[in-house]
Amino acid sequence: MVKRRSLKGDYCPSARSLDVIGDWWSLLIVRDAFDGLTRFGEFQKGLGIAKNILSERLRTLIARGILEAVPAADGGAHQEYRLTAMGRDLFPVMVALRQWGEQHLFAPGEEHSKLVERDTGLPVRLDVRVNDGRPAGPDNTVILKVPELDQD
Amino acid sequence: MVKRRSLKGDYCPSARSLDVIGDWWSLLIVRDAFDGLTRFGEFQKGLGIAKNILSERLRTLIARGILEAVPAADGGAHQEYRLTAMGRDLFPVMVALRQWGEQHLFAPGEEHSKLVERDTGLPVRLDVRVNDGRPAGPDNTVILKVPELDQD
DNA sequence: TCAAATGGTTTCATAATAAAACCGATTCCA
DNA sequence: TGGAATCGGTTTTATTATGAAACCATTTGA
Repeated sequence: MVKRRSLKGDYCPSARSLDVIGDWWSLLIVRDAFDGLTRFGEFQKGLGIAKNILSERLRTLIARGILEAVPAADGGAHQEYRLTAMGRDLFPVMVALRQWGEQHLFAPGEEHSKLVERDTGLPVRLDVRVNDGRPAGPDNTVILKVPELDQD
Repeated sequence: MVKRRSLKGDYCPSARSLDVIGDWWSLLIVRDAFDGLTRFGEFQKGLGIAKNILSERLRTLIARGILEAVPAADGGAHQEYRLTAMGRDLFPVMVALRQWGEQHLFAPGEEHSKLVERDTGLPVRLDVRVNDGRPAGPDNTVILKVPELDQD
């Protein structure tokens, strides 16, 4: 593989995001963290990921500030992996992925897990809007590039 | 690697989504497609991706229904790679990634490209809401699992 | 107090990736 | 019109990332 190109210097925020969480496992780990999992074994069993890979992923997610390792809430000797504020801010990303999956990756009527408000059970939805509230989509928006660099 | 586990059968829509577009290059290609790129060479130069990899990724993105290859709009002999409706529906995912990157991956004041409404220049934003309009976040929502399977 | 589970690390085989060379078809340009 | 350069890939080869399994120290449980 020689070296996977880093997008760290890219001036497109999406590219930088993908540079940080764009690999195969990271977002799945984050999903499980949102779901309340905190322990090594829980992630490992739930995802069916090899332990060495999980170990390395947790390390880099911590290094990048998305997870933190805290010394066990229940007094146990193990540590817990928890989302940081930065990690919790990935919530809209997860919801967007979920929504797209629901739309396009399930047969009509096929069962799937749902995201709902805890107290009311009402479904949760996400949409893109212009600041004033009008809906935004690919057709009425553009990406404004950084002037000098002409890079996306 | 033996075989990378497929999440196709998973009952979590996020997992299925990641199964389809969760690899390193696919979303970057989609981003460029949103940005108006259509030709092999444009993607290749813009991303700095190896040609064989790009070739293979385009093939699978087409196979999965996210891109389609159409016979050149300007009469040229080449083909164009365009987003399908399913591909365009990834718009919220891209916006979510962009928004997270803006928040956390740029130094204060550091320049980056921006997504705005074409006609007005107004910034575009995305947020997660309960159906009745109230904001939703990790703290007031839960994932409702599929009953029998108890799988996420 | 012994056995099993937890939370990893190390080793090894293999698959995915990248770079470069190559190639036919098209486009540019003088 | 002829030749060179560009486009859109495919093939080959080298290297890296991944996954499985073995291993191990520490905790937990019976």
